[in-house]
Amino acid sequence: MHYDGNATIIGTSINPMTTSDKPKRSRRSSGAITLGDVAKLAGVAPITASRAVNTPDQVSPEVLKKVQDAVQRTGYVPNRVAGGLASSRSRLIAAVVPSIVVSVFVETIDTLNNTLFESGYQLMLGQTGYSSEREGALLEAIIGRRPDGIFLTGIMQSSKGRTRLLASGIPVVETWDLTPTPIDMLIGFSHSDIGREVAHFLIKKGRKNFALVSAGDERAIRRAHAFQSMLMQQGFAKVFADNVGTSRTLKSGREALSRILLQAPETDAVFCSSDLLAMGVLTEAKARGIAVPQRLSIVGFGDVPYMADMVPALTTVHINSSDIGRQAAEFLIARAQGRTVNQPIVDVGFSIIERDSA
Amino acid sequence: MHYDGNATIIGTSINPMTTSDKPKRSRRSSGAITLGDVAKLAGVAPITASRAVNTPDQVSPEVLKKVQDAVQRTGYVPNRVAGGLASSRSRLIAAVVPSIVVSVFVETIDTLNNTLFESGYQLMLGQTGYSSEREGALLEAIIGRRPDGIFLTGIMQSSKGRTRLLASGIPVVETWDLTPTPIDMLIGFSHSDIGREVAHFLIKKGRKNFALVSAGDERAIRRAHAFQSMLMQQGFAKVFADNVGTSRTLKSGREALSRILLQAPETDAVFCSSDLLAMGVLTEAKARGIAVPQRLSIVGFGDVPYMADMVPALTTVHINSSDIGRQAAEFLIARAQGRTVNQPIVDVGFSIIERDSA
DNA sequence: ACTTGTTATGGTAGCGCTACCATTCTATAA
DNA sequence: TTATAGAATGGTAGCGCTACCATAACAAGT
Repeated sequence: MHYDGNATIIGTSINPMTTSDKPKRSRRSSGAITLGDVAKLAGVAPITASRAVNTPDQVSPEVLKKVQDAVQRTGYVPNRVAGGLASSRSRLIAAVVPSIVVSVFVETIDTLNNTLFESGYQLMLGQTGYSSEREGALLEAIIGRRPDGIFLTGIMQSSKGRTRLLASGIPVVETWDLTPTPIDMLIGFSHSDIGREVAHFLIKKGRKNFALVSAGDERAIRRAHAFQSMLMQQGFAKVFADNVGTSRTLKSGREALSRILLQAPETDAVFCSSDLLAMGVLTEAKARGIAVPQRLSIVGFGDVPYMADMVPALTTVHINSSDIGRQAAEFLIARAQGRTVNQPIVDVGFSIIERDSA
Repeated sequence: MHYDGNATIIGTSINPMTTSDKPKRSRRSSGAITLGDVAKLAGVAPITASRAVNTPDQVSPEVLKKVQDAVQRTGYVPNRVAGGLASSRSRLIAAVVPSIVVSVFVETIDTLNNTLFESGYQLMLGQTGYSSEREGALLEAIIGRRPDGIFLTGIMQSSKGRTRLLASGIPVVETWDLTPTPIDMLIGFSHSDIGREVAHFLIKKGRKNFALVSAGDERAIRRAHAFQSMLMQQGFAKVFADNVGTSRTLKSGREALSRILLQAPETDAVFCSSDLLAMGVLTEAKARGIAVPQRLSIVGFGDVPYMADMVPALTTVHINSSDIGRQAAEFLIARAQGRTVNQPIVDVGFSIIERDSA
């Protein structure tokens, strides 16, 4: 078979609009350079051009050079949509996050994205906004794109969602939590353990009257419950719990402390469901001249980078967010490449970083 | 033409593995439910099923019901990869960000993503990590996915990048900056104006000795230059410029102030290239007992949400980040749908929010 | 009656790529 | 020599969907 190998092809058959072999039904055909164009220019078959581009060591050096020249000259960019359809590997990974505005997730996503990119995968971002109603539409959108893997922040609670994910056959990593029945893979830590450990930590510090400042999300509630029941069990007075709802701002932390001081003035320790809330509590305490940690202990959650350099530095629960992102990426890539993951359930643990606020 | 309309199809021809009409070359065929399967179950042609799914008002109520039933029963999820290839509309928008860890961009991305999602578009995230070398690979990955639009944080500086984007024919929005020669659309503000306005603001406050704490990125440098030349022009002493390089942490802000106090102790005003740096400067000032704003004025940049509630509340430059994200989404959607954008270059401006630190 | 338009549906032919198999050519073993 | 393996290349047939056109059935206008 003869492949026309001279450069004059550009301008004749490269552009489908000026081609001579009349197509019966013209289709928009996007007009872009295709692998076929590159192959013609290089004087090889399309499939050979494909190999030169994707698996260069499967072709001879001369062919490789010819194809690379042709790619160079045409500015060809492979159409991964078509490739994905043909190979049923999209090289896309979808990530579901409640919200990227919540800084505690940002580091995970950042590392996930970077690790994926290094292996040639792209990240698709989906935000649920903590709304389960939106979750359905999001799942539909994600599964419809046939990603090679799905990253979930938290575990999929709704059984409908679990079923759909399972049915899709797409590898899934759930994160930021622990459950005995994950959909597939899991990288997380125990929120109950955190609640208990923080309680224990504050008891050891000699605190007597405890309060909680929590956002309304499921995981925060689980930490709070464990915190409370540990303290009850140890015979302490009822924990004053202040729920700030969906707002996770510094301001709501300040307001929360105001309420606590009003309704439970004897409080000498506060466990917050996020660092930002803790920062708010800290700010309000300072504004009121309350000595931290002498008069009031404050513990945060998340260990957002700058907490270490505040005055006083915040005592908080540290999660290795980067690690979660990296491991999740590695798991998903492994599965996308057909390898099996031996230890698909990982407890990354946590640590209480003792600084100056408690 | 007869379409086999009874339910026993499931298990016979739905699953290609158990089908009786021997395919000469078996292909993996993913095994998933396709539009064809749904069509057979519903007793209609594939194209009719497609219409029932995508443009329901183009089919009769009975057909619609039959198809919806079939979709329900099979759990069919349309393959958007195939659809995208056929229609050359991927319903994907790519966003290029230096880093999502930098909180000032997060709000824009958040709003962009939410606005896109409401119109059925999905966001693909790419991070350059402020590295222009990585930018090339990222552009290749993005263009290869044939997104319906590209969102850029900042303007595309490299002419190679500009050429590739232009050649791709994909709608592009550049943001967070102003240039007379955008690739396509532009939503931003003038960094030089900000530098000048902040200088002016601090002069009016009666400050005499100025310092800069800046990260090394191009836009921060532009603000810094304008700040400096405005002050020079007004006859003030040379501005002490402290460059913190790529680190944008609270800690580097603290360290920067330490250096400033050592090398330019008479400094009474600091303009920082980000709120986090400003927070660091503020923290260090408090730790040293320096009165803010009496002895030292501090101005940040970005107006990250919680800056208003710190003590003292940070005076900073506010950018309407959400607005940038929303408008960008609207522009890109409009273009993706073939509409034209009348005012494709928008200056969203900025404002100096005067609070307690200056 | 006949044209014309409208609505609902179907057939066909790709979109641009890769999986799978076939073929050719050369190098090595028997 | 012939068998046999291996490396390089090509042909073909889809992946699952939609654009485009064709057709059929019927309503309404002249």
